[in-house]
Amino acid sequence: MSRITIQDIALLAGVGKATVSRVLNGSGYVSETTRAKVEKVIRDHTYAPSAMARNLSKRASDTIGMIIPEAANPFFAEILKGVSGVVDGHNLTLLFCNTDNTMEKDVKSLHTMYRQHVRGLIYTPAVDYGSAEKLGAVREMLGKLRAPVVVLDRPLGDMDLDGVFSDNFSAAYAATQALINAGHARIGIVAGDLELSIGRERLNGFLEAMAARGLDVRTEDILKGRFDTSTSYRLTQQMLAAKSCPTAFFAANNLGAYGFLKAVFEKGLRIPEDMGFISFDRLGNLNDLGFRLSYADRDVIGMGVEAVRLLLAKIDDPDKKTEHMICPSKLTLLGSERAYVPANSA
Amino acid sequence: MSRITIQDIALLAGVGKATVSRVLNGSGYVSETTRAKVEKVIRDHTYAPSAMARNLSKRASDTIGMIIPEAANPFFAEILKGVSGVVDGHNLTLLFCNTDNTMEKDVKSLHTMYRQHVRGLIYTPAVDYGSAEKLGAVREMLGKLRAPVVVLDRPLGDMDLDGVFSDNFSAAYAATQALINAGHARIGIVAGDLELSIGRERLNGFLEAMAARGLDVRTEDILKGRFDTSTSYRLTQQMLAAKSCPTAFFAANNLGAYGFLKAVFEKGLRIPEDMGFISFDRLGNLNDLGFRLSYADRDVIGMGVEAVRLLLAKIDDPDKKTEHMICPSKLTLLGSERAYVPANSA
DNA sequence: TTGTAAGCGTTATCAC
DNA sequence: GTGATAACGCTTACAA
Repeated sequence: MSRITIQDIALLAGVGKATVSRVLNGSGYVSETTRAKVEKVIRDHTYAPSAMARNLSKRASDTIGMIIPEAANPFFAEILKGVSGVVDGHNLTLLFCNTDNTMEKDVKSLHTMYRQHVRGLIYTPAVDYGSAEKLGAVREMLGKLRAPVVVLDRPLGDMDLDGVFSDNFSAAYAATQALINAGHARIGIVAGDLELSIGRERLNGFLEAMAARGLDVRTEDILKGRFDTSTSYRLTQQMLAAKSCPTAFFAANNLGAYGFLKAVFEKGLRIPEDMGFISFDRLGNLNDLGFRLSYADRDVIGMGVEAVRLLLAKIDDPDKKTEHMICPSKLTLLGSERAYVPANSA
Repeated sequence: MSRITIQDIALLAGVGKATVSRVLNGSGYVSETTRAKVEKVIRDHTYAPSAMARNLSKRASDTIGMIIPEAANPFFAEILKGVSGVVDGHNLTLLFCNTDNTMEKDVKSLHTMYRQHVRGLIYTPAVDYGSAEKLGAVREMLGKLRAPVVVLDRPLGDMDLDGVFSDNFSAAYAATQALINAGHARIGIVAGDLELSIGRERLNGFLEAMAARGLDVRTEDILKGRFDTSTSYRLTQQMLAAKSCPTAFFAANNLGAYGFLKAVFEKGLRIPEDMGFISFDRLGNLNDLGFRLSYADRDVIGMGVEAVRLLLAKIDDPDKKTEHMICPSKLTLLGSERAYVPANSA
């Protein structure tokens, strides 16, 4: 006893399968009486047309692809929530791939999306391809897709694609400025992966904010992390072991900030009494727990939602000109930026 | 210029499409020379067969479905990571649905999975259907699927399905026991949603551990939360406002624990000096930040991995008898369980 | 208003 | 070894 098909429904209802199809799709003419008859049979058997067959026939799938680099990162988990909500609000289906930040899985995922004929793709590249050799492969797959692509969070070379990004530079700039305004003069940064443009943009925002106020940044005060917790932790430990160190830090992302704070707290230092601090992105639960950690953050779920919107609009109208949305970050100062050093007071 | 098909490849290689298909699938005989020829054409054009057509033809998709209730919950984000890794390690594809803990979306997701012909499904029910009317609909959809289903984390009625669960009862029991051993006598619980069996099991573990030591539990010391942060926060605030309250609490899940801690810290109480504490599941970053919060936790990513394993095994051998994996929790005591009250010392 | 029939891009069963 | 050809379950002209 195999799966029930449109043919079965047609037989049961005593009509042709074209008619059933018309009822299913609300297309073409069909009399009220036959429509009712067919609908009853469909309901009685909880029949649902095979997406495989339907898509093949229509030469267009009802699937949206999503490729993200770190499924377990709270940032991407929220993005996923946003994307998923809109996608199935439109009776589309979501194909999910996690690339663990590796180029191989990234390219492989793109192949998967191609095989599956996704109708559109939301894509956060695992790495910054720059002009890397592999960029060719990515460009080719993306081209073959023949489906709209929205790049999310991390830009992809020079391709003319829709995108949703953050104002990394200005958020970092504003955060740094806040630290300076609070009275800090020697400030460090827990930088993220500088191979990624978002990492470089945040570093640049920091550097320029410092330069704008005539403040020097020592090389050793730039902790070159990788957007993860453990690297930042290690680097921070080393930094704290040095004879002297900054009186405040800007952490360029959530995970990196956790590593930094761990090392700081382990050392017995307090924030902000011993160390000023602002992070990029809100440190989820910490601020719920009575910490007063300042941060610059963006509407993450909203970024996901916006990405799908852009995608659906492009699917709707393939000639729509490409858009780049830059989600603004908002600086929230809760006190952790304060300076207690005997410096030029505010 | 449309998408390149097996037909095109056949023409280009000067062979029939059956031959190309054989090369593609490594099935049947095909001479070394033609194989080489065909493979070259395939490579030159980075051809990949259409999953839609292939699945339709084989009457079996290469898609695994996954339905989870809270995409943004770190617990499920990790599960997803585990599942996703194994799934695409097997060249399968992952169809993702988030149900936001609502029954409607849950049932709707099941329909989606059916339409998409998923080869197998990993399913965390949004609600405890119990004997609810809707259980019929779920049972029916699951039956129609004709694909193996692995239930994850939350059991589903009496259906004979593979499952991966946690030892909720004994983890709660052990955690409570630890609190008692540390010298606490009046202990409360931040319970989760008692409509969910995992919520009830954890509460029961707590209650029995108390009973086993002859300790009473006052009704008002059972905070009936909903596994979320805000409800627990509110309930804890109310509780702390009362004339007297427990000297220690067991929090039945991660989100609920955050709400509890927030209220406790806001009140200016310290852990463990003023309040003993153990949670179910590790409070991610907190313990990385110098907190010493005791917890009972499980290998979450491992649960996801195990679920796919079970699923693939069943897909491989549909007659395999159903298995229920119970992932053991490990109790880790870091000091937050200690009692400072002038009670019967350990 | 409805049914017939020709695809959609594969796989699989045949003959050759 | 290989190539026609009939499915697979649907949609969509085109007839009727």
